[in-house]
Amino acid sequence: MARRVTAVPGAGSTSGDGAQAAERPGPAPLSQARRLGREFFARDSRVVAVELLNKVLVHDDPGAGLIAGRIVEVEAYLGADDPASHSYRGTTPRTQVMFGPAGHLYVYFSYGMHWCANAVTGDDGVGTAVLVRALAPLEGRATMHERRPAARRERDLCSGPARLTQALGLDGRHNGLDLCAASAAVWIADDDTAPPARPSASPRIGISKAVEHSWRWYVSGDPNVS
DNA sequence: CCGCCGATCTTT
DNA sequence: AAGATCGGCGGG
Repeated sequence: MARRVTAVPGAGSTSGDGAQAAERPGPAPLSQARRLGREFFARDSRVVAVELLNKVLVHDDPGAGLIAGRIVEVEAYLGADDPASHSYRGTTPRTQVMFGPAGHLYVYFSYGMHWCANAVTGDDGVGTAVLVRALAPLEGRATMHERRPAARRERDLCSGPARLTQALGLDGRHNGLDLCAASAAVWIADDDTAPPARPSASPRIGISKAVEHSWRWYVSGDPNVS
């Protein structure tokens, strides 16, 4: 049977499973995980994408508490040379954040009803980012289920770019947020879980241009991959 | 499990 | 007119 990781003090109405593991290998508790710094993001989006696998996306949601999931699927987007990227045609009101400094959150409105979240990467002014496409739920499952009544199984909570923003409570208010600022309510944490040694790759999902590039990566076998 | 399609609105 | 999507529905 699957063992849950419930480790965060403070907020909340987590369901009590009284078991307390004395010693076990595996990820450090979320309370000890380190917020990724600017230098992590300020590299080629394809490198950052792969290294984001198995990191933890966290939202310290006012009112709802900590909600978090392990990143299991990502896509890299480039700039002027990537026709599938929002930044392909240069700076616009929508893509302004993408062209800003690395380590900020680019949240865009999709298909008239969904929000999707990216981490801005690379050098300032280049317009590259990594789309987070799926998470393995780690913390705040009860809140995730409340926010996503359509998800009947746990693997439907965060298995898609717009599903995970719903589950974590991310939307346009978070566009431009600095993931690296110590005071920011959203961050990406390293809990000492390494990226997969051999991540799977494929073309990006839902695009019709630049389909020749395999710039989607995921943790093979993870049930939360979209 | 898979494919189809409508929702809904921003951007081109 | 298309889009970095999702969920409901029908069929296998």
